[in-house]
Amino acid sequence: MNLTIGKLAKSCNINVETIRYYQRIGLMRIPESTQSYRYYHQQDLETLSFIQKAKDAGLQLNEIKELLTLNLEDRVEVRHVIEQRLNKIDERIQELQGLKLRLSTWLNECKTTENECCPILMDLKQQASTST
Amino acid sequence: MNLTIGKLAKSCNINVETIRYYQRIGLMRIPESTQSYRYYHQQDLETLSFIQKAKDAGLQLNEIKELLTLNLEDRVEVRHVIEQRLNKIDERIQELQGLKLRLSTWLNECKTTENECCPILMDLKQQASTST
DNA sequence: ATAAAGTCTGTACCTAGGTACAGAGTCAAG
DNA sequence: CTTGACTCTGTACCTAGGTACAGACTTTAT
Repeated sequence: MNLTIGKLAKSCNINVETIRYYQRIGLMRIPESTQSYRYYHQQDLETLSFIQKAKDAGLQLNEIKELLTLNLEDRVEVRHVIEQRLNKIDERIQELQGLKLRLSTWLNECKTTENECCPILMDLKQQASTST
Repeated sequence: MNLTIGKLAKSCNINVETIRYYQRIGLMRIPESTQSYRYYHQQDLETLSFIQKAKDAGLQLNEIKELLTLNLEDRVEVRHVIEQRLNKIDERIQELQGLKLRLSTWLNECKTTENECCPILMDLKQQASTST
């Protein structure tokens, strides 16, 4: 297999510029070449496919970079990367659920109040210190 | 009340540069002045406080900008802004829970398999098309 | 042999929400 | 009246993950 960057991109359904970006950040190798065009092989296709799957699973590029350095026996390290991401995701879900609660409480207040004025804006406009 | 930007910033516990940024994006007015320093009043303090509370509730700056143009009677419009944000938050929570499920399934597989090799990496390295 | 299509290099731009800093001018305290 | 602290303007930089494009060069198809 001998692909130019455009063919590699097409075969993974990805933008050429994205591949170059991955190379810039050290996620993919830049194949050496004696000619002026570079040629990509099975190995590069595998790396790119790895990256796409991992991204799809919600991993970030720096985490994927770490995974790419690990071997099939490094199970603890692999799990560590995944666990870290899982923790971050959990934290974020917690945060978002907090926000959700606040906003939906506001909405309910607004729907049930008998006041003419929007209680949400009232709340936001309320000054903590009303001294001039 | 007559505050320079530094005093305004301090009184809201915010960075001067952040206020300037809010001015740049049209979230806060730039008070006109005949002198070369600008002076801020109660109104500006209220706006800044509004922004901070709304940000705290998870609203984004463009949404806050919209809210700032609304009046206490515009209840439908206010609710609309909040509902939109709530929808976005819900979508994001769904996405994150999907990722969470995928990653924790992987982790469980890895912890329970009898295989020597890391099933996570096996999965990621698996080629869809293995033809050379 | 030539034109079209592709590649390489370098750089700028995008979102969102800021942060930082240089250089010039201004204000206030001692 | 000087000095230090502050302000104003403009611009660059940061994260994360790309996208886009110009200009020079190469390869391929006809």
